[in-house]
Amino acid sequence: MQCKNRGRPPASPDDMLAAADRLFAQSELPGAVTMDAIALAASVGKGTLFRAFGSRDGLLDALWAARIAALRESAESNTPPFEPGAAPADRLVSFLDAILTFKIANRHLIRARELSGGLLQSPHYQWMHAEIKRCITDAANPADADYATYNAHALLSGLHIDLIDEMLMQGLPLETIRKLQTARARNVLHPR
Amino acid sequence: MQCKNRGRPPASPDDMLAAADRLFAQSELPGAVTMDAIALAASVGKGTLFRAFGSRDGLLDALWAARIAALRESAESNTPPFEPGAAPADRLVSFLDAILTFKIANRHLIRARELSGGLLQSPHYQWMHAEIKRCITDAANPADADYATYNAHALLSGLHIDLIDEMLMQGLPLETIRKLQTARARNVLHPR
DNA sequence: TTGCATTACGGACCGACGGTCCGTTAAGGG
DNA sequence: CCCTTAACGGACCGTCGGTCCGTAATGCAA
Repeated sequence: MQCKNRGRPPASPDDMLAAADRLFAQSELPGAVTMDAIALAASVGKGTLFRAFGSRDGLLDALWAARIAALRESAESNTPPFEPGAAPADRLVSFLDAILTFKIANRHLIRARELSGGLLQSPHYQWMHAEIKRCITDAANPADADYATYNAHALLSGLHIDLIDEMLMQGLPLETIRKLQTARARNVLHPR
Repeated sequence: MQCKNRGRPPASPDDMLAAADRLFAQSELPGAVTMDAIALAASVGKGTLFRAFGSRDGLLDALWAARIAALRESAESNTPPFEPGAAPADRLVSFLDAILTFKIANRHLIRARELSGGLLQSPHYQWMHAEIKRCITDAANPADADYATYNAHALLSGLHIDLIDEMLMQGLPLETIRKLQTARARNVLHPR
């Protein structure tokens, strides 16, 4: 027999995610949002929060999954420049652009996740890495597997949110970053 | 009137650093070394530890400073390939190689530092960035300031210890990483 | 040598945080 | 209407970085 949760105000998992989302968006420091604060904001007991998400990382993952769905959809859609027959270079550049835009839009949440470590093993990173690696392999110039693996990592490493923030703070315009990133991507596909 | 600390065994700041060093070298997880553990290992009260270094980050910085001195000396020496007249490309490649070797040798400590955040603002990062940027500017192909700034960051971002560990764990041989990094550096200096 | 001012020492203590546990409350079926 | 069942909330716990204070050792002066 399930609890029905019939009353209006009582909180659902989505309400908790929404509350957490709000708090992360407001907070400047990444680690400043505590589980107690989220529970309070969601008008929910701490136990309910942990029962729903298992741990802080679990909650972060749930938030992240919701955010990343759009990125993933557009990248896996068949609309240009992601359609199957598109030139690898265009796919790669568009994909990197999309990630850059996405990271900037979600910087607070991403910061909170990055300091819980182990991101390189996460399915999301592996997905991005695989996509980029495929673009490089498809272009197939001198591209052996090691070359593709290394440069996919290297391209992604330039997208760490701390680095992006730092460059923006140093006065590099976003458009310049985007342009230089694009140049770099094309250089990976057609070196020297 | 200073305390003389005449007895043999009583601990000095260097002893504390040595003890911390030992613990960090042994620990697999970066955050697993607690200040209490360091105090215990150094046969010192926790208060003495904090009085000497101010905070955990302070202690990490002190350890780091000791480690990085050698790297910095060799990079600022006038011995090849770092002598003033050397080709920028050789300087850059050697510098990146040195950093790679250094990071792998000191991985445990570096991991502990990386998760305390704000590394991009640290003097050590800024020094590395400046050195690399200078190499790029010296080569002066299309190299405007933004190009040099961006690519110096980008080259360094490929040297995050987590990324290096991940690539090694995926089976990329260190020599391959070194070779691909070199190719990338040369590509930055002479794009397309 | 003795007494005193000064200072460094150690570890008990504190507040914050992630995570757990259990008494309480509400749901739903007989 | 009552009794079984399960979700709920928040008191509680262990850990960790950091602080504070009683104590002991030091060096100087008489």
